[in-house]
Amino acid sequence: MQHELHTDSNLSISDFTKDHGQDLLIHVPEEFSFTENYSHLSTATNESLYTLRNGMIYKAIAVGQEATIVEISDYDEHYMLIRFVEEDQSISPALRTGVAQYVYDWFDLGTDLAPFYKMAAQDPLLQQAVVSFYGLRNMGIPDLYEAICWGILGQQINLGFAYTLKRRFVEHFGQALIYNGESYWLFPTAETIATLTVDELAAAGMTTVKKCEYLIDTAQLIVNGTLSKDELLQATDVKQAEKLLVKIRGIGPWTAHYVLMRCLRMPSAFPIDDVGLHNSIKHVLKMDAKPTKAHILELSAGWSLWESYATFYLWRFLY
DNA sequence: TTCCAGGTTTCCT
DNA sequence: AGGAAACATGGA
Repeated sequence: MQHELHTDSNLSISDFTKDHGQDLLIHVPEEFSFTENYSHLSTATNESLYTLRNGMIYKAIAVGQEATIVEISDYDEHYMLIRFVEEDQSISPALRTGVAQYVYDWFDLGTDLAPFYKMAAQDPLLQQAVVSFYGLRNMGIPDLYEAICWGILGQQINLGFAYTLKRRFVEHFGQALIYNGESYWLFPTAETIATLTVDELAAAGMTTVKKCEYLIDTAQLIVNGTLSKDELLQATDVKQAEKLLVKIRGIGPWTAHYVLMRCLRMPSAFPIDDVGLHNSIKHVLKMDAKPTKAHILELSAGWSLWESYATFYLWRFLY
C-alpha cells in the first residue's frame, strides 16, 4: 500500500509543528487554502462535531483517554494556529502531539496535490473544479468507527436526514466537553455502542432498525479487534481492503470506498456508485440524465491514484 | 401520493 | 461473477 500513498511516512508530526506559547502552529503545504477548507466545512448542515465562528473552527478532540477543545484558525501563508481554549487546563505532551496529529490527518496535510492539479488541468471533468476550489483538501474522518458510522448513517437517505441521525447518535451516546456554556461533542466510542441493544438506539431516535444493527455490529468488531485501521492499511491495494470491509454486514462497495477514502486515505478509493458524484458529473457536463457507470469509468480513466481527490472535488459542486 | 436520497442484502441466472 | 428485486424511511 505504501507505494500508493502520496505522503512521506519518514517524517513525524514534530517536523510539521512548532510551539507558539501555549498554542501550536502546524505547517500547511503550498497547495492549501484555509478559506477553501473552512468553506467546505461550512457546507455541512446541522453538523454536530464542530462549530464554525468568525472564521475559526472549534472542535473537541480525544486522544486516548484525554480530550480537549481546540480553536483552529488561519495564521499565515505557511501555518495554521491551534489554540487550546480551556484556560486552566494543562495539556499533556501526548495530548498536544495527538491533537497536532489529528489536525494534520483531518486536513490531509501530508498529500502533495501538485500532481493532482497537473492531471486535473487536462481533465474535462476536473479542470473547473480545481480552479474553483484550489487549496481544498480531502478533509477526512480520522477515527475508523466514526467514518464507518457516518457511511452507514448516510446510506440511501437524504443528507439532511443523515445529519439529523448523526446528531441524535452523538448527543445520546457521545461525550460533551463544555466551554463558555456550549457543548462540544466527541463522537461515541465503539466501546460504548458495542454494549447497546437495537432498542436502546431506536429509543434515541435512530429510526432505521437495520442501521442500528450495523452500528452495533461494527462497534463490536472494532472492540474485539477484528476490524482496525492497521488491518486495512496492511491490505496490498484498495481492492483487497474493500474485500475486508464488504464482508461486514451493512458495508457494501459504496461504504467501503467511502471509508477507505475518508479514513484510510487510499488515493484510489472511489465510491463510484455515489449518487452525489453522479449528480455532480451531470451538473459539470450539463447532461440531461445522470451518467451510467460505464460512462463514469470512461470519464475517470485518467484519474489513476487520484480517484478519491477527484470525487471529493466534484462533490464540492453540489453545495 | 410519488419520487428520490452520499445503498445493501437477497435471490436469481 | 454479475444483475434484478426487495427493503426501509424521511423529506420535498
